[in-house]
Amino acid sequence: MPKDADPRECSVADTLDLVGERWSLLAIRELSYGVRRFDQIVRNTGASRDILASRLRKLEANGIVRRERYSDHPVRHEYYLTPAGLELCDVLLVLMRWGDRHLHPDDPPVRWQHSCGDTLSPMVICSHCGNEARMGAHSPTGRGTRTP
Amino acid sequence: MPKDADPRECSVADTLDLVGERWSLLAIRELSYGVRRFDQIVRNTGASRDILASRLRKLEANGIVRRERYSDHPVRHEYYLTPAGLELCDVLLVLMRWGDRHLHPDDPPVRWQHSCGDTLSPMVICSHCGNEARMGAHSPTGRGTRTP
DNA sequence: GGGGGTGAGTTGGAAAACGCAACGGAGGTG
DNA sequence: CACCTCCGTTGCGTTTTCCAACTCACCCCC
Repeated sequence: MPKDADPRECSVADTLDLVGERWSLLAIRELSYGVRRFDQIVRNTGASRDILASRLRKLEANGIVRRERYSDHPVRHEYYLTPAGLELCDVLLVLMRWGDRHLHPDDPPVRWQHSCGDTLSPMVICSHCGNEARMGAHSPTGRGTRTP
Repeated sequence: MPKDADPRECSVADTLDLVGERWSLLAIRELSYGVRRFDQIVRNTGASRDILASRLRKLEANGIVRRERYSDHPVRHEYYLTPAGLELCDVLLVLMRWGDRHLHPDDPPVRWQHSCGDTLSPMVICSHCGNEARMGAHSPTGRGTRTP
């Protein structure tokens, strides 16, 4: 950190400290697809094995992933998302939507079918009024705010 | 990439290729706060100057950030989000919400006031039916899908 | 029991990314 | 003129990342 820095207090930064590395979110993506085994996550993401091992540890330490032993001798685990991890899938949906719109406008690589029958098209709203969140998001207040 | 890897085609991964590095999203956060100057972004994020310079270049090359010259001699720029960049703020909102809930349950560092008058509390819904997206998101289809 | 296969890591060394201080240069201020 | 600001860029050392290879320990089949 440069010594003249004075980083804003911010939940975005704090969340990125936990899941901001390249392979963490992709590992969570695999878990959300129902993949449970280390080797499969390696294959489906392209992460190297050592990095993935350390990312899964970190995610576990932070309550995002849970390991469950399905064999002793040798010790083997399956990986699951905790409830907190499941909530992170919202982030994945929004990232996916952005990529679908801006990088694959004609042919999204994956479509999710929502329970309503339509193809899921995620959107971020204000849960109080139901309108789009980005429009009309104004005036931040709190410790993380700066004057100019 | 390990040679036995077979990464899933995925808009999440493709989006992370553009903005997945630690400081990219925080730079976008600053731009969304209205910060325009290089030094301010350095201060508010804690990024080192060289990394930030290269991230801003990359974001500009990918149409997420626009530079506007406000002085020749010396050449100086202000940074703005493009429309595509603005859409990425949805990602920030969802990350913020997760951090607020799980890391700062009692005192979120920043609150945004939404145009509806309430404090913004972002939520991801299916834009077709209006219900929460995560619940009932089922059965992915498309090139990025795998059988087991 | 031996050979081949799988699954989940760990290790070691090379390559890349990162972080920081220091520098530059063009201007503005006292 | 001396000093300060703003926006980067350069050099260099440190930290991560990456990948292949190795290790265990089991499984199946012959």
